[in-house]
Amino acid sequence: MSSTDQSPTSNFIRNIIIDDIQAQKYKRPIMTRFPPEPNGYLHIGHAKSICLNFGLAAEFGGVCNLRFDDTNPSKEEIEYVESIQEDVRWLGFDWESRLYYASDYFNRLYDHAVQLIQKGKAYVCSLSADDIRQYRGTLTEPGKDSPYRNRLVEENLDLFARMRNGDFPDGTHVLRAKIDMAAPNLVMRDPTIYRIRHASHHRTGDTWCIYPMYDFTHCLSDAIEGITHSICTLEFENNRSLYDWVLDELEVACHPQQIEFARLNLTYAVLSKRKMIELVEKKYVSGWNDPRMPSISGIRRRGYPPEAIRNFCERIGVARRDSTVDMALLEHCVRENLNDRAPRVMAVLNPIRVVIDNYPEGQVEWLEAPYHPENPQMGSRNLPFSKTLFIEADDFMEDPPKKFYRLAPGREVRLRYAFFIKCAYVVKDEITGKILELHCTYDPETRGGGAPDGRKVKATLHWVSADHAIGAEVRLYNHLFTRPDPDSAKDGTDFKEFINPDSLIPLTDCRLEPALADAASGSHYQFERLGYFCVDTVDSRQTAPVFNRTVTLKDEWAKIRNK
RNA sequence: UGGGGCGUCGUCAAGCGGUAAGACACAGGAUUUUGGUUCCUGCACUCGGAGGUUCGAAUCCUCCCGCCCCAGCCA
Repeated sequence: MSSTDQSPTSNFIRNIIIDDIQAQKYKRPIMTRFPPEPNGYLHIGHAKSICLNFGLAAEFGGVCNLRFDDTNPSKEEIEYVESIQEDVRWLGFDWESRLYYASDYFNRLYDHAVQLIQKGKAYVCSLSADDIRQYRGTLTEPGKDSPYRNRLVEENLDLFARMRNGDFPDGTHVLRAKIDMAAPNLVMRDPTIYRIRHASHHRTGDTWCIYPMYDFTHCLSDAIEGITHSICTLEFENNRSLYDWVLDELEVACHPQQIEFARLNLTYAVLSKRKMIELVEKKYVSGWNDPRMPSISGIRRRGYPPEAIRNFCERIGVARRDSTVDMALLEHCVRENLNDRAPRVMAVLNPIRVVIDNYPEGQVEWLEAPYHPENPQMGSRNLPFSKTLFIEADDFMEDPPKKFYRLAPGREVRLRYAFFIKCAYVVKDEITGKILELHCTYDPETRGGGAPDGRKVKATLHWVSADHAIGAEVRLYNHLFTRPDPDSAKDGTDFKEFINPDSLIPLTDCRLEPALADAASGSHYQFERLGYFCVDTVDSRQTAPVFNRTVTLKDEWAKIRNK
């Protein structure tokens, strides 16, 4: 019943792994890792990486580690390590006992740094940060050697030990790899590999006051864990030379292969950590888990199922070219999944009162309605039908255009699983002209929705019984931005200028069929003819339900109407 | 005017010298008690451009054009 995952299409990383396995490059199963820095929440772009790393490992009988790249105590927090684990688990992946932290390797990393010094391949540089930048040169001019570049090994060893001992304040010294100040690749111009930071680390506390840099830590962590394929995004391509240099200089058990792929971009969204933080901090959204955010916690709360995300990640492919995936594909994956599993139910979002003039006052009859017409196994519930109902305001037009075939004066339509009704007349407010209620007649012969005489109606409407419906708030979500590329206005307009004023439309006067009274937190439903909705996990209460619109149904009428 | 990457349908993306998969989107049509679903059909004589090699090129070579990344003691 659940949507089957797409059969994997070829991609260059999978091909590399297949070749490596065929060539018997490794005497053991392949091993990958997902290495987030715990300095923020995960988003859909991370999901691509997670699915890739865990997915490839599973596909080829290997394993994938979860490793926190926690080498910068001033930016990282325990809150993030917890949310990241929750998100990865929610996506459906299991690192079993392989939860690692780069900080677990601080001792070994320190030893490796000492080895580099002993080999004459690293030195303590006492230039200021500013001077280091000056000495680095530019894209077109070579850098020049630091005056500290030729310090003796013994002096370097002593200084580095004292750095570790806390003898120096922040910023006074760094440890640098001695490579080549004239290298055309800036990364190789004697990169800093250790800096002094008198800061408390979320795991090691105050044990250390020097912390290794990414380029030194990451490759060694990969080697320590025995990673075979170290998959990262394109912006690390320049760093690969350094990744390889460190592992070549040091005695390590293995030398993983770094492979870069293009990060995910999505239309109508912004996926950079910096911009997402700005949206949260400046209150453009309610938080990291605002259903409009592309964060994992946001899309979870929005109601996107993990299976849909995984399917999406498989479908977008993996390549090396910069690309922007159409949000419509993500939404398609969500609909495809929810179409199979979501029970159908009726909810009127913008109610308009309908009085059935020929229906007996006070009478109620209960009509059986399946939860999923294509899947009878999902069962059914009974709907109360009575003299006063609500239908959707959009389903009635007093003066309908050509292609509109819902309710209008004199016209007959079907109420789903109930009766045919015909609109007799409209009652309006004498002053404002606003429609107050519709008066209709029903045909008792059409009970259940079928006409014994075989006559047809052009439309079937959803409805609820006024006396039995329960009130609810429904939050309609739309794209957070009005433009597919909020990030890259050619005139440099700030992305926040493109925030969609209609990205959240809260409706507080919605009426739900009574079966929804005990909808579980987070559960998914299709509100017939409207879209997929879920019970909000944060604000919904038994006495005051709140539903989020996950995604609309495809809407042919909306297309016609907009022409 | 340093180095490293990348350019195949509107958007993703296979293809790796033998004559352009697939998906989304879009446009028609059928079925339908959701203008939903499902089902058909259409949608790149052409692969950034120009030359060249070859019986044969998106795939190899040359030149050109465009876009992305790198000057954190961030990752």
